[in-house]
Amino acid sequence: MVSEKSEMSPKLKITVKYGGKETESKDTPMQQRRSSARIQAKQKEVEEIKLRRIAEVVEEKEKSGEVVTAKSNKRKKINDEESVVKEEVVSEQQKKKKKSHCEESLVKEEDVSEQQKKKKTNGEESVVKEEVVSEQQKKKKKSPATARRELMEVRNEEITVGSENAVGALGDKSLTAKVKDTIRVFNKHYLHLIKDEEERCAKAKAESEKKKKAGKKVSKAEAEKKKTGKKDSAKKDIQPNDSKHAAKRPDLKALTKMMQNNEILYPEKRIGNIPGIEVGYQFYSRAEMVAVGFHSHWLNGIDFIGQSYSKVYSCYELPVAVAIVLSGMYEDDLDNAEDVVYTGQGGHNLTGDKRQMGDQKMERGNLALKNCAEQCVPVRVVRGHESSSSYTRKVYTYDGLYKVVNYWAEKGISGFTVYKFRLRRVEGQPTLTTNQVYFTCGRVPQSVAEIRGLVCEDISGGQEDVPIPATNLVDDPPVPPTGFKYCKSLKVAKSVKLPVNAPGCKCKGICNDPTTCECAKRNGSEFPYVSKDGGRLVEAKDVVFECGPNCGCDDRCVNRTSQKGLRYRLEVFRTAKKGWAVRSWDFIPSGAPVCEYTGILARTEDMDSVLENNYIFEIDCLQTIKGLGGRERRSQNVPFAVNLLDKYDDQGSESAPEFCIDAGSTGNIARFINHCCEPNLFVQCVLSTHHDLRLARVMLFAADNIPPLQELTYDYGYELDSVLDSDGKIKQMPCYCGATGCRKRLF
DNA sequence: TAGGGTCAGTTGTAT
DNA sequence: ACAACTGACCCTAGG
Repeated sequence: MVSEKSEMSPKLKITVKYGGKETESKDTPMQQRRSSARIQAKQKEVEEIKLRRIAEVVEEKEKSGEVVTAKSNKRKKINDEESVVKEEVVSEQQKKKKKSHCEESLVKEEDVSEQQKKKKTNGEESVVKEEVVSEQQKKKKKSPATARRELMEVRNEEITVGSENAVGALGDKSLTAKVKDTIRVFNKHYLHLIKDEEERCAKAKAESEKKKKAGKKVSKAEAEKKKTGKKDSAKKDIQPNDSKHAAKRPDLKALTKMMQNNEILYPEKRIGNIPGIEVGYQFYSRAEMVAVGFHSHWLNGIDFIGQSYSKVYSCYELPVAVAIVLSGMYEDDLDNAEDVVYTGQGGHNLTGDKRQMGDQKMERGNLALKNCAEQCVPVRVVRGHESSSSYTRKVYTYDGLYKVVNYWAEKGISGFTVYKFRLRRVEGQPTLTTNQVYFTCGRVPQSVAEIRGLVCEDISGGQEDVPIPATNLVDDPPVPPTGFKYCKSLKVAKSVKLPVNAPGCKCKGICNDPTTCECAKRNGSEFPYVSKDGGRLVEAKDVVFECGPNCGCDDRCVNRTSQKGLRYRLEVFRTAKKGWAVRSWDFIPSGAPVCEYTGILARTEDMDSVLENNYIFEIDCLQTIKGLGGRERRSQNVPFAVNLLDKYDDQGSESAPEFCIDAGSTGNIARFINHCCEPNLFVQCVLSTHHDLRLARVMLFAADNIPPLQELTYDYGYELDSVLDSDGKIKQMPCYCGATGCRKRLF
């Protein structure tokens, strides 16, 4: 955490605004900590809602008797709040519906007019009716492209003037945040589909094994065939051999889903820069480019505006290219950063030896580039690079706008005619450094000897499987992080008794059937993780139930993902303004576990007597589920967790977290991770050895694909103006996270 | 590491 | 409506 907090405000006692008023009734001065401020702010909100809704007389009583409030009243609180949230959701949905409805109606109108035309020529009513039905059916299946084209034909004028309409859905966030959110949506779909795919493979495997065992009888095999046909009902997949082939392109399916849900950030093609994508931006797959609307195809090198857009782009001779990808796949390519010779498309063998196998023609993308040259239309250029990372084979960097200077046809290396396009970078754009272009190579140290400013070879002192070096290029003389004891796992204070009574599942080896695994059932009859890349969390949840010591499965089980220790080469480094910080030398894919937040598990009330301590993490899992605490609502399909809630109702534990983790004197790498207003990690509560939500383990997961050397951060979640010092004045802490959407203050 | 199957939207042409 | 096109991705086999 932010270490200079203590440097800036030595031993300052802090009171916190509580429930909209100061905590005189709760007169113990509360110290600042991660989440209580949020919870209190939320309560303030709840209180206000209540004020609006409940009669004022009742309110007066409640104000005075907050602590003694009956159970029913508390429930009311939550219900009120829930209903508000629900209302909000509904109205948003309505908005969306409205929007899509408008669009649909446009299409419908067109359909109708078309039908009318047909009616005129046909005259036969029955035929027309049939056509109407079939057309409607087809409309459902209509490809997004067709729909888009139809849409554009109707409102072409709007689109040429204001192409921002697609952006509206995400509100007034910063442009880069919109891009980030879109990629997150893509990753979410992607991981969900990978999970589906893994489940399908496991099923197919299990069934083929069954088949092998019972292979004697032919009739049995036939029965199974029927079974598979019924169960998966999918048109083509599920042949017994399919268990081997998991290559169902979840990335492409994720794109399809996004198109269906209208989640593509910029669904309309545009010439020039894409808002929120700066020069140097890194994509981790071709599919990401499609998700944003940067390049509308995952395979084509040249993205161009074709004849179908003639009404919208009447000022241009079409087709014109808008974006190209240099992947170095063509044998004739020459790539010198500022000056590029790009080989046109066509005559290329995609499979096999990947060489030219025919003449190229001046059509499609080639023609589009030619038109760009003649009409001075700039083209976005993306360069693909092999990545040393084991998780992404390729990284694509946006290199900026290029002009097509000239073009010619020549006999290529294989003897076939190929078109060549010379592209030159438009001036006035940020310069490209080799480091930007080849992002991972060289900069990440490969051994201890290469590390600059090394002050400690391993702050974990050998506890972690992967050593954690510390570097300091800021202080003179450079000092290592001190004043704490490294501890890989959670320690429990004397006053706390950690239960170990979690009932386990009866699976053997690796849990893979979510319908029979007891632990999976608790997660809503699904596994929260995919096994790809050693385990990735599909989506943030209220709480994750992992397999534990009482389970029949072993360490390889995917539902123990957070128990496997550090995976990535992390480094603690000194910053100028933010104290210590953490970054990874390895690429971290979204959903991957980064580390646990360890320290001493203690009672919150015991911590109130301790002076300033900036390393306290309150376990607010219970509050999160109940909707308190200002946490964003999470995936709600965890009925088991909701059942668990009843247990705590009598204990009045919803007002503030009962337990916390104190990493002040003892902790792990997590205590060095800084706050950021637009973070790349998120907090996830996990249960494995017991099912007490108040004592859940706290894990940090990657929210995005995180490139090497990017600082790791999560949202501390303070509500502004919620922290007061001992004089009752609002205490402020500036935020140095540097995010575009930074709130400028930590609290 | 090479090879090969599969993925699915976009485009232009043929109904 | 349909076929053609496409500078990707991932698994598997074989050295």
